[in-house]
Formats: sequence, structure tokens, C-alpha cells
Amino acid sequence: MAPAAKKILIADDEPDILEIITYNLQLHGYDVVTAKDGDQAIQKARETNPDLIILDIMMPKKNGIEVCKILRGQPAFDNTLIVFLTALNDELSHVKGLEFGADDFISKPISPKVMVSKVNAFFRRVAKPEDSKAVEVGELRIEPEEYMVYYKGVPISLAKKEFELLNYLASKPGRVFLRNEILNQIWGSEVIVGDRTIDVHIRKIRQKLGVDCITTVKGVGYKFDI
Amino acid sequence: MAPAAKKILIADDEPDILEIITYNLQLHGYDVVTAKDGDQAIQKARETNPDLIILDIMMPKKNGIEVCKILRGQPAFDNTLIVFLTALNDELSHVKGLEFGADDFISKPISPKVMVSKVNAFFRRVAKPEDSKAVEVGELRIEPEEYMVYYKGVPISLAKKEFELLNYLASKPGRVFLRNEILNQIWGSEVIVGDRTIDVHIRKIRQKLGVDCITTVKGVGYKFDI
DNA sequence: TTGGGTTGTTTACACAAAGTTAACATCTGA
DNA sequence: TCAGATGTTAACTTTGTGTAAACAACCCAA
Repeated sequence: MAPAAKKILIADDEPDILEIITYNLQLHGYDVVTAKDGDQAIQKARETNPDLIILDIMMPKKNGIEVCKILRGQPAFDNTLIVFLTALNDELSHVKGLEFGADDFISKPISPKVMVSKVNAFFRRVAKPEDSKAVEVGELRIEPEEYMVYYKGVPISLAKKEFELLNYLASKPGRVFLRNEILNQIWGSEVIVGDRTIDVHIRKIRQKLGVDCITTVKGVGYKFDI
Repeated sequence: MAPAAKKILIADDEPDILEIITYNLQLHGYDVVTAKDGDQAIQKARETNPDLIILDIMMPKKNGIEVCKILRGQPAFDNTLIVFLTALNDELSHVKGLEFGADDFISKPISPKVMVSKVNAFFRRVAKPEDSKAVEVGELRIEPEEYMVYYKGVPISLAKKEFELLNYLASKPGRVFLRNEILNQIWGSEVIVGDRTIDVHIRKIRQKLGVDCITTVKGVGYKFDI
């Protein structure tokens, strides 16, 4: 199994640019989500929880800097890379952007090739070792390296999707994950599966663990809580 | 009887130099991987997990020092030797390189012969005890020096690939190894073998040992567990 | 050199587990 | 209470793995 593809959200109001960049990033194995204005960028960022967000500065509804400011105000995006697309020599934007927590800048115009290698570079820079860190909550221990879960020391083996789902939910105990977020994270943004798929997996996890550590939040999603 | 070939990654932007060095190192039994720029070096380092990385200082995309800096930031390369190829008397590079965790320098120009003996010297210097360390888990003992396995004291002889595979998995009991990781480690990065090859070898190991100490994690890989 | 044995790889197929869907039951909050 | 959301179950589809058998490469001894 390859590790899940890195997810990138690109927000730009020019459809052509959006399309070219999307195509090239997808070619290199990235999972790409697009937005055509600031509001949409914020919405999609919430829905898909990307690893990297590329924001054009000049956009309708909300400009890139406003979007960045809003996202940086939310704990969910603490570990998300945010970079700006700016016109060359736009010093003012640079200054403002850094103020609001951007991680870097990409100057326009830019070739798709350069864009891809820049994106690769971003991910190298933040290559997280924590991907494989064990989570321990109460009597429950989740060991990503072993693909195993222990409850009161008793090993419980979950199937791949079950494990990924539990591990995802347990990554932030107490926080509610929307059904959409879960779908995007575990199944990817391209895959389309039915409404009941998540429920069934949740059910299997509850069954295997014996404890109900997953709480349903009706109309919203699920959360891990013990 | 020989332990698995040492893997060396060489990054240099001059194809001629790359070819000559590669040829000579291969002659001496090393498994050589090449890269023609900094980005590729990082990528291949991740993919192939070499024992020694030789970096030209002057390279496109990223220079050797940048590459070194990035790799040293990752736990996976803690035990990897990194040496630089530098022009004679390039003191500045030396200083910078050491700062970022290089293990040594090789001055250009250098003859293939000298290169090979230097490489041999590197490996002698770090002759890892773990290569020849017996692994013992439960009733199972793995003796890398003898290429032998003992179960409850009874000697069991495995074929080369079988032994390497078991030894690899047993190096971290409980941890799941992805099929890709296994392929890269046991078969090498260049070799392309079919999907079923791993399974067959796993099967032979299970058969010969009599105990099922290898657990399948469907869709992920295998792990050693007893 | 030859030929048998060993090791490694591929192929083809069977099978079991995982994942998904659909249909229906149940719950919950306005 | 009732509609919408979720839980449950079983059937179905897909995927990945196990296995046997054949083939290829290699080694070694006669």
C-alpha cells in the first residue's frame, strides 16, 4: 500500500490556470481539489483537509490573504502548508502574507513543471515522522506501525479501512469529523461510495473493540471519545 | 554466505563520471543507484534506503549540501553514511558540509580505483554490528553469520532470499513492512519481479519453519510476529 | 561437459477476506 | 409524531493472497 496521496487545494479565479496546474499535479500523483474564489477555498479546505493550500492573492469573494487569515485562526489547519501565488515583485503581498502565517510564495507566471517541483519541495520540507506515531487514549492503544489496536493490552486486529478510519478519528480525540472529511481522508476525493459505507465500517470497529469509543453526532459526523 | 550487497547512491550531474564510478563499484559487488540532480537524489534515497550516499556538491535542482541537510533531518537516514564529492581545496564546502552532518569528503578528480578503496574503507569503518547480530524471538533464533535459523534449537536451512526476507522482517518484530519496502530491500530497486514472488517466498519460509511467525496484513504487507 | 539438484520467478487459478450496496429497522430531535 | 438520519444485516462484488506447478537460472560434483 502506498501512503495516501498528498492532498492539495488550489484556489484561483482563472479556470485555465486552475486546469493546467491541476492536471500536472495529478500527473505526479497528487490528490487535487480546486476552488474558484475565496469563500469556496475556505469551504473546501474544511471539507477536504488538504496537506497543502495554494492561494491566489487576487480572488473574488475573499482574497488569498483573507482566506489565509481565517484558516490560520483554526486549529484544524495548524499543520497545513499555505502558500501564495503572487505577481512578481509584489512586495506588499509578501509582507502581509507572512504576517498572516503563509509558509511560502510562488511567483506568477510559473511553468507547470516548476510548480510541480516546488510542490514536491514543500512536502519534502515537512516530511512528517509523526505519521507513524502510536496513539494512546485511555485503555486503547493504536499502533500504526503494526496495524494493530490494543484494548487493555489485548491485541485486536482490524481490516485496513477499519484501521485507517479508527486511526483517523483517534488522531484528535473529542473532535467531530464530518462525514465528508472522513470520506475525503480515507477514501480520497475521487472515490465515490455510498452513504452507508462509513456506518458499516464504524459498526465493525465498535463490534471488534467491544467498547463504544466512537460517538455519533447526528447530522454531523463521528468523533472518537473514550 | 555474503551479506546482502551494500547499496550506494551516487548523485552527480555529469553522466560520464556517474557511469565510470557506477561501473567500478558494481564490479566490486556494490548495488549502485544513481541520481542526476538534487531532487532525484532525495527521491531515490527515500525509495532505496542506501547504506552510503555520495553527493556531488555542485548539482542542479538542489546542491549536495541542501540534499544532505534535508536527509539528515529525517530519522530514516540516521545511520546512512553521507559523503561529498568536492573540488580540491574547496574549504568552504567542507565547513558547510560538516555542519550539516556529512561523514566525509572525497576530492575530485579521483580515479575509480581510489574511489572504490575509499568506499570500502567507509564500510569497514562503520561495519555495523547489527549485520551479524543474531535475532532471537521466542523459540526462534536467526543467525545471520551462518545463514541459519533455529527453531527450538533445531537448525533449519533457508535459501538466500528466504533467509534475507525472514531476517528483514524479524529485524523489527511486530512492525508491518509494505510489499514495496520488502521489494526494495531484498530485491533491490532496479529489479522488477512479479506480484506473487514475495508470497511464494513467504510460503516457503512458513513451510520450512513449521510455525507461522509471519502475519499477513491484507492490502498492506507482512510482519514478523510470534 | 553434463546432468541432477537447488533456488528463484512466473503463471494460473482458487479462495477467503475486505469492501460495498441495498433493504429494512430503529432511533432522534424538531 | 414523523421525517430524516443512522444502525443493522445479509448479499454481493472486488481485491488480494495462497498454492501448485512449470519454467529458468544457477551451482556443483562426477
